[in-house]
Amino acid sequence: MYMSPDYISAPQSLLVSSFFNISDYKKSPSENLAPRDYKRVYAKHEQLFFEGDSETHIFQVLDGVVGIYKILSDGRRQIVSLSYPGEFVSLGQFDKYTYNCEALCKSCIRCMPVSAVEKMIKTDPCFGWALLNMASLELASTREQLLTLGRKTAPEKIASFLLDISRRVQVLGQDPNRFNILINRGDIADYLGLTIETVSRNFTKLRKAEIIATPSTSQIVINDIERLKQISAEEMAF
Amino acid sequence: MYMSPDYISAPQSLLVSSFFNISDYKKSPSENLAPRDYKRVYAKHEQLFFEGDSETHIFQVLDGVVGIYKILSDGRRQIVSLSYPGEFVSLGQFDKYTYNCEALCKSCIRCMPVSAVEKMIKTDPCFGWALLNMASLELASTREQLLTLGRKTAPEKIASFLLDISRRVQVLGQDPNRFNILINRGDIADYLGLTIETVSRNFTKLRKAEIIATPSTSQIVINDIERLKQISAEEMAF
DNA sequence: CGTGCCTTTGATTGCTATCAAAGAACGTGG
DNA sequence: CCACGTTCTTTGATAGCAATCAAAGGCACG
Repeated sequence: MYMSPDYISAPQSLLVSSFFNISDYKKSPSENLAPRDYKRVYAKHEQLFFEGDSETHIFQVLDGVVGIYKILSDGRRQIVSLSYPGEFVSLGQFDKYTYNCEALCKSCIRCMPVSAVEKMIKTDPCFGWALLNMASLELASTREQLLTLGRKTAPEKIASFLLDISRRVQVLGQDPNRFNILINRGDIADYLGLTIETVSRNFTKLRKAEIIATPSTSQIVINDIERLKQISAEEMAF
Repeated sequence: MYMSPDYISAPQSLLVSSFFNISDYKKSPSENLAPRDYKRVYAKHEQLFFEGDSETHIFQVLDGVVGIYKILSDGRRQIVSLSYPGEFVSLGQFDKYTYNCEALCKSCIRCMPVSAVEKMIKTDPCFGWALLNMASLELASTREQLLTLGRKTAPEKIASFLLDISRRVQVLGQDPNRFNILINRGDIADYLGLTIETVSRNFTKLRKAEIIATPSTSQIVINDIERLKQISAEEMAF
């Protein structure tokens, strides 16, 4: 599981494909970026960067999960973004990091120096355009999460979370009804603005209703995705 | 109050200045954008666009307040972004709008056709760079809001909101301790993930503690900004 | 095979939503 | 300019959901 997949041949998320389309456009994909790219395995709880660090790299998760988070002075934590394999971290920050970031499980990460990215943006308008689209997708999913945190109940949050991960897994070409969430209850709680106990109770409720099964604590099998969607409180369709 | 200020000479927010810096760089600021710009006054509750509309314009608030929101099928509403004077709306969406947007009070709006913006991005790498920075600022403030919605209590949310508006007003060169929030309790509730009653009760509490005064319901005077900051549950400083 | 961490479950508390109604502000038309 | 109706805000009483407190059970790792 913790082997580094080949990121070029891996199934590509939306973000990945928009990124690489631009490389294709240049017809020299590796010229600016590849020479100084490297891959690194981060241990669980290892930090990729802290708030206030000057930005040296942008990251792509190859395997594992990375979380961006903020902490209040009394220790309350909110994870503002989860990055699953194929997804990028810390795009659109080209000065100082303004968040903390850690590997939520043992993770293999591709690290790209920011200087190369900056150079490409300044010389290739289409590259900047692609990055803008990626930032805009990130903004959209963050706003979606705002709706979840602001207006959904605990059971709705859990159902929305499972559907969210299911969709990300599907983009990678894997089974959307059987996946490993890779992170523990505490991290889910901090992503959804709940406590560990509430997360656990709602997993139990879904399990007892046979909507999901959990062969192990982080392995999820969705038995009834329609009921999961009902529970998740979908958005108004105009 | 509802007169259109001259947006060129108006005090500029961060967003505005990064936008216009690029215009300066081109040395022909109005060539691409200005001819088809127009200003329009929107009535309270008038919609700028709906989810699914194809994107025709980006907007800059000149006077008033504009809110981007999402609605669940049972009517629960979450405002994901508020735009005060000088701020832009709907940046980083260049296909379909993915949210609904309405004027939360009578507002004067500058409307810019998207085609002109797209043209500039494709021909001028630095323009795309500026837009990316703006999108990144929007992302940062959305993540800040995620922390507020996920982890703060009602009193902390209200205090954070008042400080947020105070800072925006200060950017415009106005008194940060005396301003008009322009929106009603219901809109604040939908921005903070609370109910109208809870918002009202917490305004009352701040008023009774003499931390703020409210000459009228939407006029705020901050008497003790330090205590307001304490109540707002500031972030951990690393 | 024990130790520690994570998860689950139970009991209780407390915060915010909900329900209800009075009071204030605003806009409109007489 | 005032009277009236509407909308918004405030306040009170109660209910309910999720947090907190507490402890047992399960799993992984050394």
